[in-house]
Amino acid sequence: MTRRASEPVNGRRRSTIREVAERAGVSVATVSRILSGDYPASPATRKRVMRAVEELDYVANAHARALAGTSAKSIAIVLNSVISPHYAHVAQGVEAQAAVEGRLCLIGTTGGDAERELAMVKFMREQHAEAVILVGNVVADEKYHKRMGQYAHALTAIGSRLVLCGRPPLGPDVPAVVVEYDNAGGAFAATSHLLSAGHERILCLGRRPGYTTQDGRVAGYRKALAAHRVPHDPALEVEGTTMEWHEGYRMMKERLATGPRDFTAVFALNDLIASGACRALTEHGLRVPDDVSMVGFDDLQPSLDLNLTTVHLPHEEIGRTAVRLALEHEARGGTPPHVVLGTHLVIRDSVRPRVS
Amino acid sequence: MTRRASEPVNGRRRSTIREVAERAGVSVATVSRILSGDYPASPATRKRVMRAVEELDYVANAHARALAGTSAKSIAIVLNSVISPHYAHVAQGVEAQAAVEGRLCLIGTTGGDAERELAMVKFMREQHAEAVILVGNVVADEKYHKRMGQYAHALTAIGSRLVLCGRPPLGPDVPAVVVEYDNAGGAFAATSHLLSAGHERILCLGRRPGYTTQDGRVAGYRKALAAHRVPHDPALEVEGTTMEWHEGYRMMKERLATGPRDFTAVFALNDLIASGACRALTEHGLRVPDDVSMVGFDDLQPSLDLNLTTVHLPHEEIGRTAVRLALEHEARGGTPPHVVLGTHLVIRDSVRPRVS
DNA sequence: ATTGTTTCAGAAAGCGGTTACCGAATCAGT
DNA sequence: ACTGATTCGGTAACCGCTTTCTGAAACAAT
Repeated sequence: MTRRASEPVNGRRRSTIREVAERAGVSVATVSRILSGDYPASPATRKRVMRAVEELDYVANAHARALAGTSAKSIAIVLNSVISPHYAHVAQGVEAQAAVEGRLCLIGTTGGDAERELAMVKFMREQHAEAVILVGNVVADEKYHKRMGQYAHALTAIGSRLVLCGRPPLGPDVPAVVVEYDNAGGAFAATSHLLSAGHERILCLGRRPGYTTQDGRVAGYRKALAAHRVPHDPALEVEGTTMEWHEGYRMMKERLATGPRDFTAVFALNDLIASGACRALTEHGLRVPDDVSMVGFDDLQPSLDLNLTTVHLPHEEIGRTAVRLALEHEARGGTPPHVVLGTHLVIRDSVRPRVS
Repeated sequence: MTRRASEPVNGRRRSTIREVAERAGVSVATVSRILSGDYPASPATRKRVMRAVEELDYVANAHARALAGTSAKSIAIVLNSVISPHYAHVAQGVEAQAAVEGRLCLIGTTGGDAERELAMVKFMREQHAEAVILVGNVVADEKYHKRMGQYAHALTAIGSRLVLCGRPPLGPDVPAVVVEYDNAGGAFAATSHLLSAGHERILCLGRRPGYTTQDGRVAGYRKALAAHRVPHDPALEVEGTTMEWHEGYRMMKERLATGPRDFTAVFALNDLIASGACRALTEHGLRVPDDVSMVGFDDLQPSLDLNLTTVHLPHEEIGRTAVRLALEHEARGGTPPHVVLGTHLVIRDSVRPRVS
């Protein structure tokens, strides 16, 4: 039978190991052995092979190599988007740890779409990723849970791992490593900090119900109020649609325009919202922290720019831990670990004692 | 001969197409055809195959598929780090356009190390990436240039493309698509804006000599001074070691402590430096923009947080353009295109007319 | 009933590597 | 000089999939 050329690229075909062998006057086995690792070849042979490789500009075909049995292991990371700083930092952590462990890193984004996330996991599975790390929340329905559960089992069956970062487990019988961080604790600390400064009317800004991350933060907020015996007023919990700057701006703008201005402090569910809210306040002639105290969440760029007291998240450590646990667990087997990383308050200068 | 199992994973082996075929009672050819695309199989056969796939939880081996001839094309992006917002946005653009073109996206980071960059390009070549997109500056020596030039030629030979984003061409005879953006023009606009507001003593903050990106910005700054017939004072050009917030803070702190406070405006070479400088100014009791005017560069988060006038860079468009040009050029051949994308000033509220 | 078309499915040849197995040549030991 | 241990390098069997070529049914047409 006649086969088409390996790939109908417009240029030349890439050279193969057979061509190298021919040019060097040795067998393919010798070339393969010399190229991969330390094989006791005679210096003359080695030189000839290397020269042939050089001249033909030979590069091994990673697919063939993988198929034949030895390929660089890779770990996959699937996230919402790379432009979100939190995800980017997690990705950075994954990359760093993957490099330490001698693994390569595949990355894919979903845009927050559950369907695309499933597709990415399937793809990463085809790519033989040793671990598939899912980062961040998605809005998930029944079918999604079922499919993802299947994937988790399937990955486990072939010795890979599914890792969930910053999201709750899929279920008690779904084998997945889980790396969470303490949203509730962070929110508790943030809110307590405001309460200790004498603030009682604290606006909680930006919750989107159904997102576990934010649910945790709101829960911490409420718990802190309860602990300080401050009545919880649902009217102080403002719901948003996204977690972005403009939404923070919009929410605060609207609140100042229509709602009562009866709050003295703001707990924003992330730094972007905090920053947007700050701008809205400024435009209203209210200064932070002189007139209104503000606490953010995430400890990312906005809190640095605005000198905001905020909740520090171990972004990179989440990624590093995910890789470490996945690889450890792969080696050991057993019940997948579930860790919750700590968060802590970073005090800068956006909170003042309430003047009464 | 006896072969080891495909992979000695601790779990089961992953099932192969042969097992599916056996279970479904058909040949591997039939399974392959049914799974990939529209093959006129009888409904009964199709059903049997699908059931077998389901039951065995079969997932095709991407490597084998690639080796046999049909694989999803992928484009590779190699950058300094994903936590740098500029790079992240470029990566986002690449991803977006790659998705549009039906390509997958491989990503690798270098940490700014030229050696690692070379290694990544080699790796991506092994992975059969259709295009390898290099983003951002590296400090490069002779050898680096030589090697990278070879890679460019090698990639071209097999119908792939090397793409350089935000960095100058490697040389006149090195085939690489180049997507730059107008650093000098942006800096010219930014500086002119300050000059028009009456500022003449403009601090230029954060240059690292040898980095082409920043050289371009400094050139624009000087050109604007010349155009306005304002004498250029080298003492106003402050050199830094990194392009980060802390360095901006440090530089301004130092300047205020030791240098003459004879400037009325600052042109920061990026937003992070601008933000750090703002903080230092604030700590010195100087307000932006009331006491000192400030212009940044990049139009990223810090300028949003601080309401900074800044130079907008088409971050995502750089990425999209890179992919588009690489693919177009691949189809057409010929001399690789070299485009320079425009930048423009975004006027917010960090510049005030000089009070004299 | 026989022949000409379709339709559907199988056999087998690769894709480009790796590596188990084996043979030839080189070296040392007596 | 002859044998046994090394050293080097070749032969060929896979890895798991795609696809060409080919053939057997199934159907329509004469």
